[in-house]
Amino acid sequence: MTEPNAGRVIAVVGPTATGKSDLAVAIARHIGGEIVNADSMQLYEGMDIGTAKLAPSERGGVVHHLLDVWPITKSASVSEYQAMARATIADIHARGRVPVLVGGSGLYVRGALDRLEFPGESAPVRARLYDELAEHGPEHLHARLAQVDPAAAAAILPSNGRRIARALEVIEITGRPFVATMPGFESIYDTTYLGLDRSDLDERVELRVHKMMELGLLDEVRALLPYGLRDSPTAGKALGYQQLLACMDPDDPRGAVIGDLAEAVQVTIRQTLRFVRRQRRWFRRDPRIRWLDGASGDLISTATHALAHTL
RNA sequence: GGCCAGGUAGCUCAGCUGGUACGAGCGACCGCCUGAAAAGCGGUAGGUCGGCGGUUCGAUCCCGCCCCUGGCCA
Repeated sequence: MTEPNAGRVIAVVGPTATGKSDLAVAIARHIGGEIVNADSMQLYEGMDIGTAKLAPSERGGVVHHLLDVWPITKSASVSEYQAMARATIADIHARGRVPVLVGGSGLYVRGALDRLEFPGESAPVRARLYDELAEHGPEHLHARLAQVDPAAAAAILPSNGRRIARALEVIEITGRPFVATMPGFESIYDTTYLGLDRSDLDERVELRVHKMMELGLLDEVRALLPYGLRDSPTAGKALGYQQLLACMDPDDPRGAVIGDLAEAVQVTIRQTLRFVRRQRRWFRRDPRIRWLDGASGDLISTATHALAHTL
């Protein structure tokens, strides 16, 4: 490795509910590592049950970084996450330990580890573009994008208002074209990617959502109400939270349930299954990932063997 | 047992009182994704129109019988 900050990193990725967190802890204990969270929703403080965040008692004595670092009112930002993740990784390396990055948020994983730089942002510019988007529709902005940046326009569908607005925002504040295609799979670290999946995931997701309800997800949502969960730009859209919010009385600060709770649970299960498929599609494109069967009895030894081979 | 409504894509339903199902939403599958990514956008595949028979040049839409579902009356 020729990078000045090159160093070993283990990444544990894959769809939700496969057991990534536990595997990461096992790996960290085995190699003397520290965990770095790469789950966009576990970054939020107070969202514990619904994000399946490992409780301190479940962390096996391993140091965990980047959990509970954002208030739920904060709009998520990959670029801010990238900065935090890289600083954390550098710090762990400086202490002579191995960072174990765990999470199912594909873009966050790439943002932390891959050669990917996010251009700046401008809230006023974005606000103006969104106003324009609401008024004239995405095709109108797409036509403009086609004039200033034909390549970007060709890569972004005319119906995708959000990406078009983002592209125009970047062009406006940087004066340079918008890079609308993801770069190749190149990590800035000496990274080993382990992917975790399992064939019984559907049943597992269903059980897990019911389990979350038993553990008090509804109370967790209620507790976050006074902190602005309902109006939060990102946190309120998290799986489970979004559905429970939808069946609660928006005017009742205690969060009285007015809709069908059982229905909300079913929708959460369905949406989570869909999320699993989207995660699989995202991660399977990455040729660096070595896939492991989460249901395998000797998962941990398989994983540590895989790591030994890449040392 | 009688009456009414209904049986159309995996699910929920549209379908101009006969002329090749225009279907829609959701789901599934596939793809895209550079500061909201548990978000956003797109593409594709699914239908013997409950069954059998009849009328008709032709029936998802007309007639008869049968099966199933929901409701009402006995």
